[in-house]
Amino acid sequence: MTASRVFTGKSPVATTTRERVLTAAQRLGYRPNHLARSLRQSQTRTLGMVITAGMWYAQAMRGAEEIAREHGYTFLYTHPHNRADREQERIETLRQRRVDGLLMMSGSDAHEHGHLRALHQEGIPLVTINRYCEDIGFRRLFFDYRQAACSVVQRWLAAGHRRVGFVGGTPDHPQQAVRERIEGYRKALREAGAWMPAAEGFGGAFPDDGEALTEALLRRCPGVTALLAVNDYTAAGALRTLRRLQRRVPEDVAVVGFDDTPVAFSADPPLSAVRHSILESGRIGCRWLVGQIEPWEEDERTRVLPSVLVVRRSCGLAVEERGEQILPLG
Amino acid sequence: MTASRVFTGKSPVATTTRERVLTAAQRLGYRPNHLARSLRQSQTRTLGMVITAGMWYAQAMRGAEEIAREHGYTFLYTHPHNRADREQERIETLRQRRVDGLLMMSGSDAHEHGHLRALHQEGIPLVTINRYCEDIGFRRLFFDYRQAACSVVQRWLAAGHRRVGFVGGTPDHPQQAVRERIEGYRKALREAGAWMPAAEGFGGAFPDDGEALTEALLRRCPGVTALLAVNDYTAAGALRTLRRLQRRVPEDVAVVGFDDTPVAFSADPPLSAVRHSILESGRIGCRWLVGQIEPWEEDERTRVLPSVLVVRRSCGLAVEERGEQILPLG
DNA sequence: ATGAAAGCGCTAACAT
DNA sequence: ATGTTAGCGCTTTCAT
Repeated sequence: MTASRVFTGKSPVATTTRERVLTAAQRLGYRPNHLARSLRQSQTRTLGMVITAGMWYAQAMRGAEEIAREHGYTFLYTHPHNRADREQERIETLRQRRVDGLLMMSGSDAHEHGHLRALHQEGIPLVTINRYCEDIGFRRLFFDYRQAACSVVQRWLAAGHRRVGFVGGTPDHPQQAVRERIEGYRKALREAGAWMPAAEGFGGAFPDDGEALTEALLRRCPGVTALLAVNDYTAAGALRTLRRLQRRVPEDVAVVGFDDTPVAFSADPPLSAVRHSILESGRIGCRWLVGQIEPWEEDERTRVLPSVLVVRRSCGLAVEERGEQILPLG
Repeated sequence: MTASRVFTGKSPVATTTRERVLTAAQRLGYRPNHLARSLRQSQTRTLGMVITAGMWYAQAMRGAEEIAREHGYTFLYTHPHNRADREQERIETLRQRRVDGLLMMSGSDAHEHGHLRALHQEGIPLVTINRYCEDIGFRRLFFDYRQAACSVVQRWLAAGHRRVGFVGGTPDHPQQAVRERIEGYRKALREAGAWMPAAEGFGGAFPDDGEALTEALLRRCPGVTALLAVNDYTAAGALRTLRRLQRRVPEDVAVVGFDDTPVAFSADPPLSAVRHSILESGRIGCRWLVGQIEPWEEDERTRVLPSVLVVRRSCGLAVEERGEQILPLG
């Protein structure tokens, strides 16, 4: 039937015919079968999303899905897996369903990328978010943890702080996200000059860790007046210790966390924290994916998304007493 | 070709033939086309997931996807929408892709359910999680907020508390989740007897609200020795006020939050909180869905999932000093 | 502007 | 145990 023409709207159809078709469709409860269309066109307008469903990436999922919908795409979802072969299986499921492309977002601790290289070489459009592999050819998005940590410390130095500490994580942590935060901190110190020794407390990254690490750090380096934590949880632990030691925040010790989870605005005092462009990463990632499937001029292949500092009471950099203030971390 | 038999494995194939087929497939880089199979069988082994990507439901997504994978199903994901007609559109997209069933999980503030009734009447397998609509016929999962709130208060009463308060939310809040928590609190007081007057502070449900509401409540009812909050954020705000007023937690005032987000274990002192069976809801929801598609005996249609109390320092019910302890809220 | 024919890749049913 | 035929619902191409 040339009812197809009516629904695709590509070729011209007489108005009267169109109406006849539409009313008939209505009456019969007709619904276009996307499967048949996909089979014929070998184009499914379906994308694969391999992403950890969790607090962290939820915003990215939303962003990606929103952009996909705008372009007429829908996502097939699967959870990632640490072991590359298991992940491979899941991707295979998606490929049997003939996804047009793949958006992958795993923790920054993924180390095997061989199967991604294979995917790319087979010509599958592929975009990764926060995946630390070399430039194999597919498009990648990153968050600028290093720059963010560095900028926060620099702001403190500019505000007159002379001893800035870091708590949580370890320099050899499996997650690059953690390592970069430490590197950024150290970079700022290095650039400040030799007069500024590091004051580091490494270990876990949960509130109890933050509590213990901060206590030990302050014993070793009593002169610390500002403390950057590897994440909000660690920072919340630091706040506990500071309170117990009767150090005021931010007057005696300023504190900044990382990630700006709900922990930050719930803390006492409200915790200033570095916030990343998570929603944006999903949007851009999906846009890039669509751009690889449909004709598009853009050829950018790697992008590092900026983070900002959400200033609340804890950091001693606030302009206003209440509320939040966003500072760029260029 | 009867290569199909090799891959489906249903009918018997000679071992030599199987091997010939498999090696040929290997050589040609053959990958079964799930679309064609779906088209032929009019069964896609694909399910629709309409769910808010966010901290709250992430665990449910994981649970659902895990069960789906075990049964050979994959999820198409779409974000829900408050307006029923917009949501309808998104569901229509999924239906054109011929999903075998639909798992829906929205906030408890969805009020229009007409399109769900239509779906069910068309025979679409459908399971909702946390959606407060009457029993139309499809399967529904709920969390037992009312019972949980009631049980926490009862435990306090049993422990000797004589004035238990509630902060956050309003009795006419659009989210039934909020209303149920308040109802549970009131139920416990009612059952305790007339000697136990309510001590309620209603309003918002963020840390700043918790802070203000708690201060006002303690002024009105100074005798309150235990405080249940509508969620963790509000509870965190309550902790701020209690500290400022120099009331010790839990010695002077015990506090319990709701939802057991990371805010709870990050608080000072660590916040005891009601935790719901989110992961389990996703698993059961998906299992039910599959059960409607494939032959299954089970005919349970509505289930209320239990919550537990995660006991940390803040609530005065702890047996051990450190760590977490799980108490059932039957 | 419309219709007819063929085929996307698979599987159910029926031969052999 | 294997091959043959037909058709799932659509779009592409070619004819009218």
